[in-house]
Order: sequence, then structure tokens, then C-alpha cells
Amino acid sequence: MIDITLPDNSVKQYDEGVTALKVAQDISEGLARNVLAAKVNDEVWDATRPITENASVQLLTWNDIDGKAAMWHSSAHLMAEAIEILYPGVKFGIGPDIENGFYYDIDFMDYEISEKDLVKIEKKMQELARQKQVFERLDVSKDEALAYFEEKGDEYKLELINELEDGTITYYKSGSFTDLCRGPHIPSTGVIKAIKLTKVAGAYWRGDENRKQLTRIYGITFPKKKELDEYLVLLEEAKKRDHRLLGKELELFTFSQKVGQGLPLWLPKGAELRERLETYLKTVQKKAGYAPVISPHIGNVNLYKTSGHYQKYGEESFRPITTPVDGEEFFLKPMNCPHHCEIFNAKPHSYKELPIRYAEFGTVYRYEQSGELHGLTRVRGFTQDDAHIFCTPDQIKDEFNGVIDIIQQIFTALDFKDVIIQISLRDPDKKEKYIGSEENWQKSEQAIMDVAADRGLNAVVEYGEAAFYGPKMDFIVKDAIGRKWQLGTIQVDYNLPERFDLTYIGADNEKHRPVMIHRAPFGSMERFVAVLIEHCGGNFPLWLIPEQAIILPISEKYNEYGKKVLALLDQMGIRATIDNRSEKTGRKIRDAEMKKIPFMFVVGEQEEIDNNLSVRKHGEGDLGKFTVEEISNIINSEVEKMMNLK
RNA sequence: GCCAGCAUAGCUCAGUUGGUCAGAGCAGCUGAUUUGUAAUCAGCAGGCCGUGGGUUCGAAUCCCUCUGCUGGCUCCA
Repeated sequence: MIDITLPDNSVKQYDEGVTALKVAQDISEGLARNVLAAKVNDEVWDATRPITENASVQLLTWNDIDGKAAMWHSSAHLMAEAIEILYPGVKFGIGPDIENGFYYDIDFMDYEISEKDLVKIEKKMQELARQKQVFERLDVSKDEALAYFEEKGDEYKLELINELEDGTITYYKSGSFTDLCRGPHIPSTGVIKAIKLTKVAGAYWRGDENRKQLTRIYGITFPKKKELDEYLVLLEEAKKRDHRLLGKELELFTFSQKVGQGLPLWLPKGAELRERLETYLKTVQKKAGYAPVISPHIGNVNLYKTSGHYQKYGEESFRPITTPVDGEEFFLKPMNCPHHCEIFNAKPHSYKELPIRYAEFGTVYRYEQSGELHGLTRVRGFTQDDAHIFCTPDQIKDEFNGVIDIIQQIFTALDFKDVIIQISLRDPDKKEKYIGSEENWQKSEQAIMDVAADRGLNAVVEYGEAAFYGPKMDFIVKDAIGRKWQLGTIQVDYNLPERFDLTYIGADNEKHRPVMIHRAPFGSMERFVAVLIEHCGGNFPLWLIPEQAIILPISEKYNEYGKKVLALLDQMGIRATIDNRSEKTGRKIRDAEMKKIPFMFVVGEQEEIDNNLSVRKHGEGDLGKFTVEEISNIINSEVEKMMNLK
């Protein structure tokens, strides 16, 4: 007999070889039906794997991440089985579960696969799932495994097996499909009720560009049809918020084949919105002691040789710009830091001046592979809300605090409530990889950790993720529908001060090396605006939105009064337009609602006589009558409150 | 860059096996209407069917090139 301890600390006695599934059955049949896997002594196991010693057992269902993982991994096997039946002779790479579903990389040999084939595969999967195939776990020796896949002619599996140690190799068998797999799996395919194969894509074998490209099929499965439907609704919602669609609809930005891919063109409304963001940040930064600087869009090749970027990026960047004079070579600037270093070098500095903070909305150009480009989130020309802080090692902590103040203020003003922070430090085992002195690294890493602790930040520490030149802190926001986006960043740099020989004179009258901090609260204006659009679904905060209000005259008779109101609103600093088309009020309201304009001012005979407006709020409806001054003050105070500038 | 797919009017899309197939809705323009909280009516105008080439008596439709767009290419049996 062995003891099985359940999460509530109750202990039950069973014969040796009992399975988690049996334990579940003893609790209730309903639970047993829903068990996908089990955590046995903190290791995820098949619910059907015999337990041979005293153990703690936690039953995993669809509500557990590990339960979902087992389900999706099993779904990958199910898909492979279906594909092997439909396309005999194909070879399999790997088929793991992922954050949202699963995929399998497959070498389809001579078969041509496109999305049209997915339906066929889905049907076959459904058919196999209904057979309630049981997943069987088998221990095999390395030789056996090699022989099996040798015969099958699957060189991908052979490669994987060769990297494994004998004695640790297991097969999983379900229906006609046997796969090299460490598991765990669900008890049977019967729990897979809803299947959706989502896309076909190419993926290099083991992510290596130099190796063969396999066909990757993505899919997701659910234990209930209803859950699949909900998932599809969420995808639809994400589609509606796509910044590329909304950017077009709201006339914010566009792209042109003639101008070139990855080079966004900002339309008037988008440019105004962006300008408002920039002005806001400039105001905040000015208060925080930043000095504006401006640098050109190109730099001599020697600048980048000094900075080290030439050696690193020279080959995979835009080609150099040459001049009529021999030997002159320029590069489009891929970052602003080298320019800012030279600004620092323009004159000697005393320790009394530090920290020095140079800020610039600097437009940079980077050659991204064409397939990497995506709307405004991945472009070839973009503007960073960049700044570089030059300070002493002892000032790092204060400077981090100052930057975090700015970032939090911005996120609040833009209604990003859910922020995760990632702190990237050195890999403690490979300290030789990093440039800069041990003392300085310790100081900066400690400073960052202290800041996070002092402020009670929701931070995750990643060792080994630091850049070779310094540790960093990244800000990741969750948007309105739960997607994560990396935005702002703060990075310590021990490299460029060295390369540019940056110095300041200390109290001891000796030269010292300053520390450089790169920081960008938005990241880039392009990416930030994209994330903002998707976050608010185009319903921008009142202080940012291009059109705050629209005047809707009941008929052409009241256009004159409307224009008068427009002039008054303008004086009050409200961004408004007028819809003086010969349309019915219902039509004008509908159009304004669709354009997501926050305030609609209906004016007709009554309003003209009383010298006021009927106010309608977007998504809410009629608010009643207000004078121009009253409503302007309401809007302006709302704006002021949101911007939180003191 | 690579794999898969896509490219028809400003936008969203129809166009069956190559032969009155160049269309619709919205937007735009003109006119009528003078409108009270989510679509008034009528008319007009809009496109070398992404580019270049090929097959054919004949190509938006079939083949190739290029350009651009979409999804994917770090989730490790």
C-alpha cells in the first residue's frame, strides 16, 4: 500500500500502481471525466501512469495551465495521426503545445499543403477523437528507437533521438500513431471535442535558417464547443482592434508602395495625435530636467566605427551613402546614442553638472527583413522618444527612479493599468561575456533591484538577459483584451562611454568615466501609437483624440449658429468640427458615433434661442443642454485631470 | 530573406469551366428634401482588374517575373 496525499492534505491509501485517474474516480465520476493530467510530486504525469510510491497528487483539468498543455500536446499527436493517415510517408519534426494551442512541424515531401487542406485534416481528427483513443506510454531503449525511426525513414526523429540518453526515451502510442515523446498526455482523445486548425506556415527545422524548411500547422482544441466559439470571438475582437485597419479607418497613417515598405506616412490626424503625445512627453521631461538636443539623420562611417555599430550591423543594414568626393561614407542613423555621445564630448564636464540628460525625438532607420515588417509595430524608419543620461555610478538609482516616474505618469495618462516589469541581469556563470567592471555591474544591478523593491514594482528578474554592455529594465503593458506588449525600456551602458572616451572631472580633479543610461518611455512613436490604438480600439483618451467634438445642426438653417459655436469652442481650446451636410440628425449622429467622436453637439431652433447646445456623448447618449462655456470647461478639466501635469 | 496565401473603383467585396464579366454596397459629386439623437430619395462619376512578359482566335480568369500586402519562421521529442 502507498499513501496518496491530495492538495487539501488528506491522505488516501492505495495499492501500488494506482493511477491519478483512479484517484479521481474515487472522488467523483465527473472529476474523472475532466482529468487531463496530474501533478505527481510536482512533476506533470499522465493521469494513467501507475504510481509506485508514496506521492502527493494534484489532479489537473482544463482550468490548469499544465492540464491545457497536456491537452494541446495530445492534440498535436492527434493531428499527426490524422496527417499520417491522409498523407502516408510524411516525416515529422516536433509538435509541442504552445501558449494558445499547438503546432506540428512536418516535412510533407511531395505533398502540397495549403489552408484548404486544413478542413480535411480537422475532419479526420474529429473522427479519430471520437474513437476515444487511449495514449499508451512505452519505455524504449535508444537502439530500439533508432531502429524504429530508421525503418520509418524519419531523419528528424533520428536526429532528436541521437541527442537523448539511453534509458530516458519514451514512446507514446495513440491509435495508429507512435511518436517519440516525453509526454505527458491526456487519458484519451475523447476529451477533445472542438478542433480548429488555424494556419499553415513555414518553419526552419530547429529554427535554423540554413536547414530545411518544414511545414508548420497550427491548431487549437477545446473540451467544449462553446469554448472554441468564445476563442473565435476573441480573435474577431482582436481583428477589429487591429491598428492597421483602424489606422486606415481613422485616417491616422498609410503606406505607399512608391515610398517603400516599412516606411509609414503619417496623415494629418495621425500626425496631430502623435504631436500631442510628443508635446506631452516634452513637457514632462522638461520638468524632469532633460535638455533637448537635435542631431542629423546621417552620420559619418567613423561615428559608427567608434560606437561599434559598424562592425556589428554594417552588413545587414541600409547600404552606406557615398558622396561625389572620394572616400566619404555616411550611414542613415540606426540609433541616436553615438550622436549624443559626441554632444556630450563637445565640452569638458564637471561632476557638478551631472546628471546630464539629453532628449531627442530622433528618427532612425533600420533594415528589417521584409517578412518582419508589420504595420506600425515593425518598420524600417521610426522615431524614438530617446534620451541619454550621463551620470556617476552612484546616481544610477535616482535616475532610474526619475525615469520610472515619467513612465508611470505616461501609462496612467493613457490608461495602461496593467504593467509588468522585466529586469534583465547578467548570467552569473558567464560574467566574462560582459563589458564593464565587476564593481560597476554590481552597483547598477543592485540599484535596479533596490528601485524595484522600494517602489513595490511587479517585476520579474531574468538572469542572462542583460545586454553585453549593461543591465536593463523593460516595461510590458497588458492591453484591454489581455495581450502583452513591450514598450518602454531603461538600459545601463558601460560600453559607449568607453568607446567615445567620455569623461568628467571629479571632485578630486581627476578624469572619471560617466555611466550612460538609454531610456525611451514609449519605445518608438510608431510602435506606441500602434499599441495605443489596439488598447483603446480607436477610442483614444479625450486629451489625445483628433476630434473631441462635432457640431450637428438639425438642418441647414442652423449652420450659421453652428459656425458661431465652432468659433467659440475653438477659443475655448476644444478640437471640434461641424457636419453641415444636408442630412437628417439621425444620420449625422450615426456617422459621428462610427467615427468614435466623444462629444456631439446637436443644435437647432431651441439651442439657437437659448444660446446653448444639446450634448450627446459617444456610446452613452443624450446628456442634456449645456452652454459652450460649461461643456468646454467640463472637457478641459477632464483633459487636465488625465494629463496630470502639475 | 524563406514557406504558404493574397492583389478587381477611395473603402469592403462579387466576377461560375478563359468568350457582352468589368459589377454591387459604402464613400464622393449633383439635385430634391430642411430634417431633433445610430443610415431620406434620385441621378452622376469612379478601374489598362498591382507590374512586366508568355500561352490563346480571345485572359481579370491559365503560366512565369517583379512589386507590395497577410500569416508564420526563439515556445525545442
